[in-house]
Parts: sequence; structure tokens; C-alpha cells
Amino acid sequence: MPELPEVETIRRDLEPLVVGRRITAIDVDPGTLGLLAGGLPIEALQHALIGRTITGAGRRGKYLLFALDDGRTFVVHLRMTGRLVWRPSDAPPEPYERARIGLDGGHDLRWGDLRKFGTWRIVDDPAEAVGKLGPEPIDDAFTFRAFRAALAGRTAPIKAVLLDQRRMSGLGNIYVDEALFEARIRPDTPAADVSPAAARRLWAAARSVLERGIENRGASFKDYVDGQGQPGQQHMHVQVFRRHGKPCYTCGATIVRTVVGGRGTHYCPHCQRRARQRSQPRGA
DNA sequence: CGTTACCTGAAA
DNA sequence: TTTCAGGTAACG
Repeated sequence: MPELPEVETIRRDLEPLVVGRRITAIDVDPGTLGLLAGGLPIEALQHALIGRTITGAGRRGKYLLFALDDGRTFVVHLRMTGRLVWRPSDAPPEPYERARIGLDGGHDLRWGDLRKFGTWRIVDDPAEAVGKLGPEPIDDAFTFRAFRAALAGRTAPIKAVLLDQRRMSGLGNIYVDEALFEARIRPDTPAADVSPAAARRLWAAARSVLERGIENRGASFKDYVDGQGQPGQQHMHVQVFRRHGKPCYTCGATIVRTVVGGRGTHYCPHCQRRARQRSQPRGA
């Protein structure tokens, strides 16, 4: 469920709560362990984490990176339905709670994950987990030039390119649909056909939708909650995502749903224009 | 490149 | 009953 704004909101919530805390216990539902930790036995997980003090809470793309006092990094990905919530040790279980990370001081982190797609890894170097990710769209280093380079020569739909975490990291299905609406580009436009002017709008839109998502503490369509278990607000501000059948706030046309890059895709057929036709392929 | 699989529901 | 789901990795 979580994209960059949701993961960043959780990171900001948890940082002041967990940094300086020592891990005292690790409990994982046996039916989840194999999927969560990639076959790592519970004893290995406990050995790596118990007794460690958390020294930092970072993020790269959609990954949470908890620095440990032995120099290693505890890497968490929430995938579709993962949640990581700070609770008093005696609080009732989270929905679909699958694991607990006990901390000193009377609180723990609760791991809930309906679909069990989430992952935990412990690595010596964070690059082992996040080294292949493309640049952060909200970073100053992500210039228009860098954005154009990511699109260059790609025949795949622009939406698929934006979702490819190796090109740029952090955008997911909600924010891609919203950015394409803001840039007035149809999601199925081949990336190489996006004009320079449209690309510039899209570059700016990608950054602004992510930043607004963070300001609104993430989008809670279904499962997402922040680091204290509270929903975000961003789902109240979407223009197209899951609004198919409803009128566009800008022009009144009916928002439609299609599938692009294997993902449900929402756009306004009036506001979002197809790119100029590509030059005709030769032959045939 | 697009499609399928992973898992467990909730919604149409 | 069927489809769909904030993601990614493994297919062909």
C-alpha cells in the first residue's frame, strides 16, 4: 500500500520514538516468518536484532532503513498491506498483526500485514537492499535533465516507466495516476513520445504530488496507517485515483479506468491528451 | 517487454 | 462468483 509519502510519514513518526531504543524481543507468527524474512530462521533474526540499539531511521524509495549500533541495517518493506506501528507493550494486537519488535521503555513496534508480502532484511550495507533504486524524485539532485534521461528511448507506457523503481524511486499507483493527471498526459503514452514541454510538467507534477502526499500524511484508501496507527488525509484530495465513473473536478468529464502496465489506471479522457502520433514505422 | 505469482480478503 | 488490491520478483 505505501508509496513514498506513506513510508516517509511513518519514518518521521517513528524516528523520535525508536532512535536510542534497544531491541529486547522479536516475535514472529510462524506462518509469516518464511515470507517475511526470506527463509531466515527465527533464531537468526533474534540473534541479529535482540540487544541492538536503533541509531537511525532512514528511508530510500519505499524502504525503511533502521540503522543498528553494530553498523548493520534493518531494512523493512511494507509492500501492499504492511504496517509498522508504535504501541505500548500491553496494547491489543493490530489488525492482522504478524510480528512484534519489543523495545526497552515499555513500547514495541507492531508489524501487521494482511497479505504477508512485506519483507524484513538485515544487511551489512544498505546498498545490498536499495542500491539499484533510481533517484528520489523529491531530491534536489533529481533535475529535469535526470528525469528526461530516465524516459529517453523508452517505448513502454509513461506510467510503466514512472513505476519502475530502477528509473526513479518512490512513485506507486496512486501518485503516478495523480501526477499524470496534473501533467495532463495519458498514462498509456509511450514514454519516448512525451514532448519536452509535457515532460517538464510531469517532472514538476511528480515532485508536487509526492510533497503534497507527505504534507497530508499519506493516503489511507484501505490499510495504510502512520507510525501511531492513524490514517492519513491524502485520499481525500485525489483527482483521479479510484474516481472512475465520477466527474472530473476540472472539466466534468467522466473519469475512466483502464489497465496500463498491468495496473488499474485512472484518468480524465478530456483533460489528459494523447501525445502526437509517433513517426510511422518503416516497411511492412 | 508484458504477464504471472506471492497471500488474504473486500467489494462488485 | 468474479474481480480487484498503495508492490515487486520471477517468469517467457
